[in-house]
Amino acid sequence: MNTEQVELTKALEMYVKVAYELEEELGVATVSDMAERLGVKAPSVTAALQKLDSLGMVKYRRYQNVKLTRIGKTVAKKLHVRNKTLRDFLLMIGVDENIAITDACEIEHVVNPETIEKLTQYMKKLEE
Amino acid sequence: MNTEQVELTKALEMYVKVAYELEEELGVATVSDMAERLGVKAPSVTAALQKLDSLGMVKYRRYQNVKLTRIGKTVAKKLHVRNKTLRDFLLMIGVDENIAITDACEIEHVVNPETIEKLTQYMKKLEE
DNA sequence: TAAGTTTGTTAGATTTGTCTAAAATTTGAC
DNA sequence: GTCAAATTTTAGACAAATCTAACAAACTTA
Repeated sequence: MNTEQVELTKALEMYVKVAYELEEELGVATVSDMAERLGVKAPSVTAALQKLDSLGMVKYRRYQNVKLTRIGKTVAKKLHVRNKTLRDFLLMIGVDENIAITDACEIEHVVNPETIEKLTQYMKKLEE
Repeated sequence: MNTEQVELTKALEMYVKVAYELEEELGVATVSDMAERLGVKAPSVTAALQKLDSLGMVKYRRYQNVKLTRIGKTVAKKLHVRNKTLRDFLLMIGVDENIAITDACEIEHVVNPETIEKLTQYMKKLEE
């Protein structure tokens, strides 16, 4: 079961993540909400959604709401896990909350899965 | 004394860093050595050096060796400090060496200075 | 020192991600 | 149900970073 052989760019990963967050929070992800969250203009969102549709990450038809596919959701969840792990760690070592949030959001796209794994284990060990 | 108001892209930062490393290791940074280290072709290096020259990061004249400016060296050193801090931490929590190297190299371009600061303090505290 | 080799540059194309302006579609108020 | 407003899409431009192919300069060596 190949759940994800497609390699997304950092930018596209952000679109997937935000689409997921909006679906969770508001039930639906609109182009304008996505644009606002990402700090881009609407046409950028449209372009990204077209690309993500062609990659099988979302189901997208013009003028209609976005729906993440199973694979898209997997990607979004992976990013969320990474983000939480990184953010928790950064807060633990005393990084300011806003910086922890932005840094976690940057690092989540470039870090190796093994590193997240090891960081998780490390945090767990510290709790004992 | 404004040492660095210019914001370099991640790609340009890598060129500065590699130019510095080659200057340190071999005394001089050539286009072909830089290309090899960065895994790009020579024309990409030429283009980057022209850009970096216009930004005051290197002194570059066609067909001649590159020389980092004072500001360029400052940028390179900043990256080295970040890289070492990150790499040491990743190795400490048990990340495989090759992954630690590549992850540190990615993270160094996106992380906030305060985070590096806090990570340094954290590592120091652990030593006690 | 002239020829051939190596190294570096220029020219031009491609991809990604963004923008603005204008057109299309949908929504909602009457 | 129509029309104005809001939303979304399309079209077209631009910047960054890369590539290949072709050209130019510098080096080497006989």
